[in-house]
Amino acid sequence: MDSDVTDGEVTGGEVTALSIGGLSRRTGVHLETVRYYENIGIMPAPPRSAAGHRRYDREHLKRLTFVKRSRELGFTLKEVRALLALVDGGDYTCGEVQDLTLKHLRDVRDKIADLQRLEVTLAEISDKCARGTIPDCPVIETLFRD
Amino acid sequence: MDSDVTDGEVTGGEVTALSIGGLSRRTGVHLETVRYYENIGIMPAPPRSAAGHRRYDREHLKRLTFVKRSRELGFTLKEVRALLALVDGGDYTCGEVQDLTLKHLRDVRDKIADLQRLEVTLAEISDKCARGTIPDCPVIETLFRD
DNA sequence: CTACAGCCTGTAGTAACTACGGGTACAAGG
DNA sequence: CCTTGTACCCGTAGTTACTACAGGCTGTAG
Repeated sequence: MDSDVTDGEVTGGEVTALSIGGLSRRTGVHLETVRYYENIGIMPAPPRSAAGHRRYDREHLKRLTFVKRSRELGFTLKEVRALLALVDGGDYTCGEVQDLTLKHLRDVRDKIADLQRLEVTLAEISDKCARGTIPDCPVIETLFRD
Repeated sequence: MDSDVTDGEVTGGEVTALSIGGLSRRTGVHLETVRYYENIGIMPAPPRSAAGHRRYDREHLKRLTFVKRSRELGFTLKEVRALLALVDGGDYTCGEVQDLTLKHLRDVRDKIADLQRLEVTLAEISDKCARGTIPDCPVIETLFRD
């Protein structure tokens, strides 16, 4: 049980090689998504076992975790690519990274503002509704009015 | 000028027939989108002119306006379809419509909450940044940490 | 008569995956 | 030794809601 070979783990929780399934389970990223990331160049093509199965190491694990966190923070794959390019280049500055983060923060705030306007409108038209059984509905009226 | 034939308008701003371009301009819905709505059954197939051009009337205009407003309020096309089905059936009750609206309102509120959590996290990690030119970046650290 | 706009159809591209179909590989149980 | 089951392989299609061509016809104004 502490040498889960199918996962590619070897000793004491220390990971030396991971199958795609093992990587998927450790990161919580769908197996198909890992392959997808490889196809579009977000993840590098890992070495293969004799049978052609993908073998991942700690670096892959770190990178995929990075991608997953970034996605959870709402960065698009394009933005993630930009962040990775900075990291891969190795000569990124903190300022460059913060620029991307702040731009994304502005996008998020804009979206929140949009949704809040929507929320108000939806609440308003819904409030007009007397919830009768008659087919006369203020919501529909609002949507249909010229 | 007050009989814009290419738009299919006839007299005094009163619309009797609209080309797809005229409908598009009046509603602000992209011409291709109008055709798309026809393909997927959101808009009915209108009659055609001798040359095969689509001819729309006031009912089409009203329906497309309805669809556009609903979309602007963030209803998905599936939800718009449900609203239209109620209207088309003719026997909808105000309660049914309000149910859809309130469900959508809940979705919007959930999304706002999600984005606000994101906003806080992004602001926090960005604030940690000293904006130096050194390649050591707290944002990247956060994204990479185990 | 010749531009040029407007319309026609159908298909492909966008974002970011997810799901599926059909096939191979390998370990454990009988 | 064989079977069963799981994990993996690849490539393609489906999802949402459009948008953007490509290639061709029509219709009108100058």
